[in-house]
Amino acid sequence: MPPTTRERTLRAQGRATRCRLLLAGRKVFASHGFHAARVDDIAAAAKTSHGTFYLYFANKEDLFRALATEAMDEMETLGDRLGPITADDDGRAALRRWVSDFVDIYATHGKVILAWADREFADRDLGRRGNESLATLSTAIADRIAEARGGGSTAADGVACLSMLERFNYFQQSRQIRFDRATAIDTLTRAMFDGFFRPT
Amino acid sequence: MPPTTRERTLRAQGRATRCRLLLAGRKVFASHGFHAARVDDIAAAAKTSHGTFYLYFANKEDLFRALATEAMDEMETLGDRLGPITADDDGRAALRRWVSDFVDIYATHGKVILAWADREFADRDLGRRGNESLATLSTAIADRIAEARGGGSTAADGVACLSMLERFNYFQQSRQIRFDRATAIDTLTRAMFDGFFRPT
Amino acid sequence: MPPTTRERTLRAQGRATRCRLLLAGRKVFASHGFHAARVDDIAAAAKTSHGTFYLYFANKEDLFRALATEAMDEMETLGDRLGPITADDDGRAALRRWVSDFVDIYATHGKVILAWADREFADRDLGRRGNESLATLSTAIADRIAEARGGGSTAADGVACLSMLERFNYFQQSRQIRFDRATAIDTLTRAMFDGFFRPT
Amino acid sequence: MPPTTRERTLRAQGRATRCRLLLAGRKVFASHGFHAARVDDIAAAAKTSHGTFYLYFANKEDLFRALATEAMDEMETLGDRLGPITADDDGRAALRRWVSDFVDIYATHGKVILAWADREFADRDLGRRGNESLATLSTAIADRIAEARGGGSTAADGVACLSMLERFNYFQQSRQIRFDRATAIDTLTRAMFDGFFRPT
DNA sequence: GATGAATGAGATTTCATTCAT
DNA sequence: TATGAATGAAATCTCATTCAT
Repeated sequence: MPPTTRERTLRAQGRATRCRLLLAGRKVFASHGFHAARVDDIAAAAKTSHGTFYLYFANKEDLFRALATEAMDEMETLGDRLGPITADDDGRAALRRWVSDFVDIYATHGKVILAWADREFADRDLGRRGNESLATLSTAIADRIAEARGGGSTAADGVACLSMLERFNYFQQSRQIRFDRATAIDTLTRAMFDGFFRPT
Repeated sequence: MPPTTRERTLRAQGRATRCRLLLAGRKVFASHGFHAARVDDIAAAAKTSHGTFYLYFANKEDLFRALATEAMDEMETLGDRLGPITADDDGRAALRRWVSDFVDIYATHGKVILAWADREFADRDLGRRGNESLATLSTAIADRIAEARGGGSTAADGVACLSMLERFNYFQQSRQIRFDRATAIDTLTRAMFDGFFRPT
Repeated sequence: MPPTTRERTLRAQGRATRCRLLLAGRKVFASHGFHAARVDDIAAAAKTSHGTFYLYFANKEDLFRALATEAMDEMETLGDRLGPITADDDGRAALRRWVSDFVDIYATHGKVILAWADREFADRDLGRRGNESLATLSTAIADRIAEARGGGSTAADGVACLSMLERFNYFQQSRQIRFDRATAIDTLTRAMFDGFFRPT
Repeated sequence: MPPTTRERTLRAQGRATRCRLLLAGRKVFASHGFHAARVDDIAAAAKTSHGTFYLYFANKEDLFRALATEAMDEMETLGDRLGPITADDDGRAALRRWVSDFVDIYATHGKVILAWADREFADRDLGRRGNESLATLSTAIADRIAEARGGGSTAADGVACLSMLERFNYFQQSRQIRFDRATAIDTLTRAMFDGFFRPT
């Protein structure tokens, strides 16, 4: 049995190839989804060969897991970065900066998270991890909402808010809608602020 | 000229089988997505053989198209059903009823619409139709928002609002979150009302 | 087990249907060959249904056998009809009449004989019968050649002569060449006469 | 973009495999015809797997096309090789050599050309190319006939002559007749000479 | 390290044939 | 007698993965 990545020490060239494969994987999973993405496509996108892929990843799922983990880590950091949102213009400005971060991170990792839909039934572990990731982020949002609005706020608000962010960015990424960046950020910020953070 | 569906005259039994296949397709596409759904799965779920499947549909895509069209039709009717939302309790109640309708329709057809993500690259026509469907619904929402809030409302608001509804219901359907029906409807109604329909 | 044709006594309607199927079979086998011809095609061409076919023939091969037998019978009669060919104008005229008969019979049955190519490996019995048929006809020709030309004539001459007739007519039928009837008959008559029947 | 033949760079081993597949294809198409030939048969005959087959050819038709093209090229060269046939013994000898070439080439490629009958409806391009091929050869023959016999010779003579050659060799190949090589060549040469090239 | 070659499990699709109405 | 419904064996083709160079 040939040694997989983990066990090998990679030199510079090797690291470069692995990196190209990760980038390629992100691109291909993003545009095709997990099932439709063929190892061949990924290898081609990384300008390397079929066989080389298996030098760096045990299988297609292994690469996916690496990308998904990376994506989830990034997503979770977003929760930490969301500070208290006050009901005034400062709060609104802080929220806007955070939404802007969300948009950037989604642009890079969002589609991988999506490709999940395919996976979640096949790989329970990854699915659980994904749910935790989602929960972590939505809980962070829910906490800030509770803080800002006082009573009457629930976990469901966090999820609803995150839903809006996620799907709006998805539609944007998949070119089903094409608003310019500023409009997108403004719209989401306002809707979040009015809909969740402003006390009734 | 193969003996496919189109030209055949169906008797009662035939119509029943076709119907079972449609139901089964909805179920299987919903839980597996388009790519992972095997024709055999669908046939089995319809308690018939795969050979029979091809008596009623030219291929997997053909069945999918039928389901997607049905789903889009339903979704589009939602736009028509959304009347003016006033800023008072009546408006809030009307909105709640509409959200409740959305939840019901999504429970039946939502996942098929999702399974689209896989498809949209393969079948341009269906993709276009899907975008139109999305646009129709989000425009209907945007119009009501403009009506209620006056100036400063944009198409992007319609999309943001629809995004929240769609994804929240998706998470709910896929069991990634499990709020009870009333909580879900209340949360969405409030967030929509405060976030989009209540004048600032 | 349902009773096949043989055992059933057919009334007028039944005989008509069977006849339509035979005609349709000839047409479809001719244009598609045995393998590519689908029972559905034949049934459709006979303006009847799928299931009806099996009321009159045990299977696809059964129908083919019926047609092939008919074709072989016809072909064999051609041998009997070829009288002595003298070296003069009377012989030439007699030959021309016979060639003309050949062309007519080939127009009706030739393609079925061809569809054989597909079959001959699958159905040894039919293949043998076909070879006999071929041998009967080529021998009849060879005999007349020997008669006309005296010594130095062989069985191979009969085959060569039949080959020319068969393939020329095939090309004509399949529209790969399109000479008018008179030209075709004249050319074949002359070539047969000069090439086989005229003493050196 | 599937990893089909076209874009791949073949090494020695790959070229050898491709070659084995071509040979195997010739054999299997020859004995079964296009429709009845299964890809598995061809792969087995080439001592490889069907998966490998698709590494070198897009599908069964692709392989067939390659073989047919090769066959047509060979057949067309025969036209060029037929020099003037004089009415004397030299002409007869030259003709005999050419017939001998025809027999050899037919032994290798003839059956593939036949397997065409199945195809010609499915692949119009190949069909057209085949007709051209047929026309090229029969025209070359017709030209030599005109040269030798003066007036009164037509295109139909070329076709009749080619018909005889083709079908006689076919019967021989398919073991429906079994004359020895010399007899076959002698018979065909004499019939061609007397029937087409000798002035009346 | 890299890559072409090979494999075979599994998915789709066709169609001859049987069955029930 | 006629015909729609159902079936499953068999064929095509794809692609993740292993292997040899």
